[in-house]
Amino acid sequence: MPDPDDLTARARIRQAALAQFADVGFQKATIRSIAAEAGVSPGLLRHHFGSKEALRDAVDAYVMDEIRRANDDASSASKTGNFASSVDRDALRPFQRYFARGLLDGSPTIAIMFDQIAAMTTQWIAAADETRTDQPLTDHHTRGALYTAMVLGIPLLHEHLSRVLGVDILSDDGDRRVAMAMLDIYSHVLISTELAEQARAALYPETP
Amino acid sequence: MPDPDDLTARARIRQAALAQFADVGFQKATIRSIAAEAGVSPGLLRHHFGSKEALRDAVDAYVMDEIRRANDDASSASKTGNFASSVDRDALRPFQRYFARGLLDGSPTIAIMFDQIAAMTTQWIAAADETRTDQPLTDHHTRGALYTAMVLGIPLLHEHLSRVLGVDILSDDGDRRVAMAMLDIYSHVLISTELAEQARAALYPETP
DNA sequence: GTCTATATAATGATAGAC
DNA sequence: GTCTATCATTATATAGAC
Repeated sequence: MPDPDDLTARARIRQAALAQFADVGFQKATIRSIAAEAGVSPGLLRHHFGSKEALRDAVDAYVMDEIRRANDDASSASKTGNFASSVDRDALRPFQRYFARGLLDGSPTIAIMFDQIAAMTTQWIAAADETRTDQPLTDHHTRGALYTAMVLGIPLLHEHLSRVLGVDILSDDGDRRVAMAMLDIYSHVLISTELAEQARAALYPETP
Repeated sequence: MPDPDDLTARARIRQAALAQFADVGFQKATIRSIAAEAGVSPGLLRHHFGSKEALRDAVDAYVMDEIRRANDDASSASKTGNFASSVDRDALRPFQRYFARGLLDGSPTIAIMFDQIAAMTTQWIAAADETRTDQPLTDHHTRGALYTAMVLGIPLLHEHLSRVLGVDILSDDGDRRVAMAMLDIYSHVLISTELAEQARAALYPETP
């Protein structure tokens, strides 16, 4: 990302809003605090964006564009993994937290994107099911949505993860450690199918 | 949970705060809205709890107590799964969202609890590693923390999950469907170890 | 214990000068 | 384009009557 001094005031405001919405959420980020971080007056923020809600819409549109662009750039690349690993992790990292926060702050634009990511994950799981011999306990749809929410839990709780792990998971080192652990998690089971069947029978006694 | 009419005003305020903090977060929940939901005046809320921050502390303590109690009650029960499945799911369900939200709203009490749950999950993963023949890509610690964050992503994004799945995942039916999908996810891999190794080599070329 | 009324501070929105 | 000054609203906090 370019030197803040090189950006127009409008762009600096957008960047500051992006950072604060991601960091503390829409409610807690105030027009004044955003303007202060951007080095401008609250009046100028209003001049450029009109209202706090309109500012959020502008940042949403910007982030969605950037995510889509990073996605397109990498779409022809390796097909090794899912959404999270097939696209350029580094390009998306700055937007992960913003995106995840937006899901909790009630941004309509971002809610739509969640559905799209869940659909992509569902397709990916459907493909993985091809190599399975046993019958899945639920359809692709349910597991796709759940996996999407689970993966998004990581940027959402990055603060606590970083504290527990003793490394900023948004840094290069931390992100690599997370990526490595995700590969291990994706490629290994935690419980045996027998144990899962036992638990299933306990939860759902009717269907043997 | 008992009829709201049977509760003291203090308890009704606590319940209303619990619900609103979980639903809309600490910032967006106002003293007025909480008092209104509890059917009392804002003044009475202050009389009982002193400040909004003190109210949060009180609700935190209450929730932590309830979670611990449910945990203890089930600790002697089946050892089939992890934290999420070994304790009484039904007993914890009302507190899941509150707990997850608190992690984003900066509640210190809840941050400590996250560490404890991560530690429990780490132990659980360490046990699962006993049956593994290959070398894990990361230590128990990293995977335990990640799994904890991932599982908490589900109550955090319950609104979006419910929309995508077409069922309220906090209802009995929805929760059962989620539990079933989790069992499947826990007991099946998404990518082969070969694919994971390929991706690892791409990310970490130095270590063969 | 419970309420009404009010003080104080913070926030989003606005107007107008440069 | 950018700022300062100000308004209107809303939030928390407080005081005191019943």
